[in-house]
Formats: sequence, structure tokens, C-alpha cells
Amino acid sequence: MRDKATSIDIAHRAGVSQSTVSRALRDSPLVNKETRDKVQAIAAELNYKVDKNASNLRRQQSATLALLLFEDPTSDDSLINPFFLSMLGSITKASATAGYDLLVSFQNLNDDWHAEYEDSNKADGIILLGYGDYLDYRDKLSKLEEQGTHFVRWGAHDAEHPGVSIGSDNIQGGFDITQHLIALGRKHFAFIGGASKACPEFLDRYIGVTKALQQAGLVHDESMQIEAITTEQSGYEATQSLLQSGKKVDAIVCASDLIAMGAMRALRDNDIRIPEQVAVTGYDNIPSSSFTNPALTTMQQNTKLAGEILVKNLLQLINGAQLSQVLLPVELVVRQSCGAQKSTRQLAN
Amino acid sequence: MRDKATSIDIAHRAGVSQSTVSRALRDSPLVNKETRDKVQAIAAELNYKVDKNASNLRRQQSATLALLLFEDPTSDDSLINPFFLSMLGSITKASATAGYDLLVSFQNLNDDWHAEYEDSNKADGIILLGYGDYLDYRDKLSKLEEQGTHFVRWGAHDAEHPGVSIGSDNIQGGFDITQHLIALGRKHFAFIGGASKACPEFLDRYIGVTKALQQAGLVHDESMQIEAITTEQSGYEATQSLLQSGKKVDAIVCASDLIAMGAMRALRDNDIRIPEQVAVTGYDNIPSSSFTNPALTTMQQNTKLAGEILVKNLLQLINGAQLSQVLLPVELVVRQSCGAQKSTRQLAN
DNA sequence: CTGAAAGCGCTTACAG
DNA sequence: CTGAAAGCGCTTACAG
Repeated sequence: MRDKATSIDIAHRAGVSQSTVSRALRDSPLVNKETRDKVQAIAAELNYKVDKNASNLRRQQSATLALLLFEDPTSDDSLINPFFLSMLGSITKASATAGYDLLVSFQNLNDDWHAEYEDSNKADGIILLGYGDYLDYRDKLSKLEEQGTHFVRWGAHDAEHPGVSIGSDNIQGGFDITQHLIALGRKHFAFIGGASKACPEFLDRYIGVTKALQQAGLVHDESMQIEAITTEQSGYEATQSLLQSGKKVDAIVCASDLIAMGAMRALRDNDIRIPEQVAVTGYDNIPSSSFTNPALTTMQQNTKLAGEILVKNLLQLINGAQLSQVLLPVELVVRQSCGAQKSTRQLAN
Repeated sequence: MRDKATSIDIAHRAGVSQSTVSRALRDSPLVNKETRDKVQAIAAELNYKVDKNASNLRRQQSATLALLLFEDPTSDDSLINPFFLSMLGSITKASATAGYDLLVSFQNLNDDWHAEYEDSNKADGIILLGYGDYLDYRDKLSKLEEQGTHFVRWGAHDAEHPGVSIGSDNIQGGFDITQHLIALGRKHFAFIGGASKACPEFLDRYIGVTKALQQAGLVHDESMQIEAITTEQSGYEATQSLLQSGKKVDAIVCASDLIAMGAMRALRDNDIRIPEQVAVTGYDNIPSSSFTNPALTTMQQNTKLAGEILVKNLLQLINGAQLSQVLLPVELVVRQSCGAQKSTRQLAN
């Protein structure tokens, strides 16, 4: 097997002390340019890399961020919500750019998750990501905060919630998509998705919906809000129960694309045409949403920006800054399911 | 700020030596049960966690695996191939189960990637994941091997390639899907995807296709294989050029789902009905593939098993075992695009 | 079963 | 600008 070179090996070869090697490799201005070049050349030749364990131990940091991705335990383990996967990509890139490694865990929340990372010095801070039931882990967030752990959370701002959160402007998103449907002449709205404190992001989207309805002078019946979690199946079931209620509906605003896909399947099973009879909209703009038939009108969240801001703010937090909530803009993606565009029809056959 | 407890703090409180604390926390059989319980109780109370940097430095390991995900630089940064995202989920879980943390990086291959991880003791081994151009990074794999770095690679087995690879049985996959189409009466096949050493996985799929054709006594013209990388756009362009060639075709086997989606768009733009006039199949069974119209017949790779085996084999490698290639079974997912099933038709309107 | 001691490979205050 | 030395917080061979 190979023996890894250490800074002492380099010191021997370069004829300087180990301290000087360390300084030269960290580009310390204290060290003579010639000495530094020589040391760095030898280091490169020996394929030397600073031992992170030793360096981190000495410096009492880790240059690592931890990402904890959690979801409703009800959803299929292997099928992570594509929206978070996209966030994952942007967070990875943003932390690499900032010179931090990223430790990733998709755990279900267990008793130790809050402690596992920063407490053991494996990570300098934690990014929390997921559409879980907020009420379930409130206490854990409080504990994190008490312990002085550095963390940022993706999601809705909630005054009762500890810690800093960064999220899309879900109220605006719900508002915009509803206003768009109203402009297209829809009048009888349903909202599918959990609208409670347990799901503050969905709740915000729902608040936006009702705001737009109110502004347009449309009455909104609270029974037209049906609970659902973010799965296709849950969206299907919620829509079935909506249809069985016999209430008049010509627009279904769904809290996520997965829910919307389930809603579309339910409408189809009931021989209801989309968008002619009922318009459907989603939220997230996951890749599949452009392949449904008709293609789904949805809200695009800026995942690239979100990842960058999560990382940037977490690093600021680690450096002792005080941060407040951040709301990111969302963007309406108009396709066929809302009835705004002519569908490029499949060839019938 | 908080002060993290150390093993010395616990030793003081427990009235034992720091060595005993360390032993007790690692469940050493050497230590008296009562002592151990007492130490562990105090540790829990103080929220103590072993400092990983110190522990890893001392033990000369990291209990961490690194996952390097790379893709064709041509594909959009933010849109990681959903197939790999699914692998990522299963690898994360498998390494957590094995007690390892997972460091994730989506880097483009730079000069240092091979060294960054194991050399700096940040990770005990590396998992490589991606459909890149193999020829581009052969040298890097060789260098990894020379240095004695522990790594496993997801992909095709290639005798010329250094290191251990784990992959799906792509030849079988190409064979099965083609045989299925032949059984449905298709006779004029095209294959879209790169069939060269640069893309050994695609090449294997193509080999499977030609094998099935041969076995069925169908002639196969090599001009019916069109190069494409794994993007919707590339599949679209390749199909356009196929159609312009005017050659007779009633089945297009695509090397990936993304390519197949592009192929379907091109067929539609040319007013060619799927599957009546031309059957189309994909590969990977990404989530979107069930939402295309018609839904895509494709090959499912067992990502859960794949992740588990990648992790298991890497750990064996780290422990000094000799490993050979592993081929995982694939499974045909029959939907409408091959013409086998009646489509549950959209309501026309 | 327990303790005192060495040492993992760095970084950095201190002295020159 | 450079070196000798301390020390980060553990684990473990050694001695009892």
C-alpha cells in the first residue's frame, strides 16, 4: 500500500522546518517566495494533501456543511421529491464554490439528527430541507437553537419557528397562479394540499389563492380546500373526494406538481376534460410537469438562487452574523393545463 | 456561544480517567458495566459527541465515503439526469446504514478530483457516478489505481478500464427490449445513442439490440445507429436526421429515456404516430417516462440494489478484498410507446 | 478492569 | 522570514 506523505516528509526534502512547510502550503505571507515555491513544488510532486482531520482538529472547524433532507415518511423512500433533488444540485455547487464540502444525509428524523453533525465537529453548520410536518420537528429545531448550532432551513417563514428560514414567496405564488386562472375566466376554485400549520408552505400558497379570489370578488368556500400530502396518490384521492362532493369546480389549484398529477388522473378517470371543463395547476415545475398531458401550468421556484442563498446565509450565520428571513421570487410557467395555450395536440389515432 | 464538552469533562464528572471514558463510549468490553453506564449517562446529559476530527486523526480513517457525480459538460448544470439522482438517494441510504457519512460533489472533473478526497483523509473511498465520456477520464482512473485509492465506478465493465465497476446488465437490457419489440411485430429498427468506447454503457445496449435482431434473423444496417448524448435535445436532433434519411423504420430503441423523449417529439413534429407507425423505447425509467404521451416503455435499473452494492463493495475494497465486476439485472417496464398496451386515451376535445 | 502516556498530523503563538 | 514547541481531542499499547 502507499504511504501518505506528511508535512514532515516535505520538510525533510525541502530542508526547512515543518512549520515552514505548513505556512508555505497555506500561502502565508510570512514565508519567503522562493521557499514557498520550493515547498509547493515538492508537495505537488509527492501528491501531498493536507490531512483534513489534523488540520480541522487543530483549527477547530471542519470546512464542511451538512445537508439533511427529510420528507414525509409516507412517501416512497426511493422516490425523493424531484424538487428537492434539484435543490440538492444547486446546494452542492454553491458549497463547493464556497470551498466547503457537503455531507448529505436523507435521514428520517431520529433522536440524534440534530446532534450528529455539528456537535461532533463533522460540519460547521446544517442545511435542513424537506416538506415534512413542521409540528413534528419544532422541538428539535428549538433544541438546535438552544445548543447554538448553526442552521438554516428551507421553507416558509413562521414566527413561531426557531431559526432562520429561506423560502420562496409562496403567498405570491398562490396569488399569481390564481389571478392567472381568474383572468382566463375561471370562477369556481378548489385548492388541494394541506393548509395547516403543519405545512406552512402549502398554507401560504393557499393564503395567496384566497387573497386573489377575494380581490377578484369571488366567493370562496372553505370546503373547497382538501388536504393532501405531496404525492401523486394523495392528490388523486383528494380530487376523487372533491368530485364526489358534487360541488361546482372549474379550476383546481394544487399545492405541488405531484398532487396536480394525481388530480389530473382523477379528472381523467371521471371523464372530465382538462382544461376545458376543469383547469389544473401545479407548483414546483419538476421535470415531469412538462410531460403530462396536457402539460402542467405551474410555479417555478428558483432553485439555483435558493441553493446559493442557503449556503451564503449559513456561512454568514457561522461567522456570527444576524440574519432574517429571505423570500425568493417565483415565476409562473404557463402551459396547457390552465387553458391559456392551445395544446400541441397529440395525433389522434 | 456554547462550549463543547470533551471526554476530559466527562472524566472529571464521572471520577474516572479520560481513557476510561473513551473506552466506555466505544463500548469496549474492557470496561466495567457500571462504569460504562455511568459514563454514557453523563455523556448523554452533556450532549457529548466524540469529536470526529480527533477520532479520525487518531484512528487514521474517516468513516466517510465520497460520491463524485459527473456528467457530460454539455448537459444543463441544474438538470442532473434523474437516474443519477435516484442512485444518489440509494447510495446515501446505504452508506448511512453502513455507518459511513457521505460527502457529495457534482464536480466537473478537474485535475485534483482524484486526490481531493482520499489523499486528504476526508474519505476512505470514492464512488464514481456518471455517464461521461470514459475516454476522457481513463487516465485519471489509472492514476487513482496507481495511488492505491479505493474506488468503485458505476458503469459498464471494460477490460481496458482500471478499477472495479458495478453496473446494470446493459447487453441484456438492449436484448430484452428489442426482443419485446420483435415479438410485437416490429422489423425495422433504429438505435439512438452513442455506440462507441466513449459510452460503453450505451455501446452495450446497442450490442444487445443487434444480438436480438440477429437471433430473430432480422438484418441490421449500421447506418441505423445514430449518435446522441443523454439529452432530450440530442435525441430530437438524431431522430430528425434519421427521418430525413428516408430509411424505413418502425421501431426506435433509445439509449436513455431523455433521448426517447426527444425522439418522440421529433416523430410528432413529423406527424408520425407513436406507436402505430413507429414504436419508441427508452432506458432508465426516470419519473417523467410514465407521463409522456404515449407513456414510455423502458428498462428499469435497480437503483436501490445498485446503491447498496456500490457501498458494500467499496467497503470490502477498503478492507483489502479483491473484487470483480458486478452485473445487476434489469427489468422491462412495458407501457404504451412500444405498442403492447392499449393506451388509456386522453379525452379528445 | 483502570490509568498514565504517547502520538495521530497539523496550525500558530512565541521567540529569534 | 524561520524554527522549536505546544496543543487540538481523541485512541490504544503498555503497565499495573
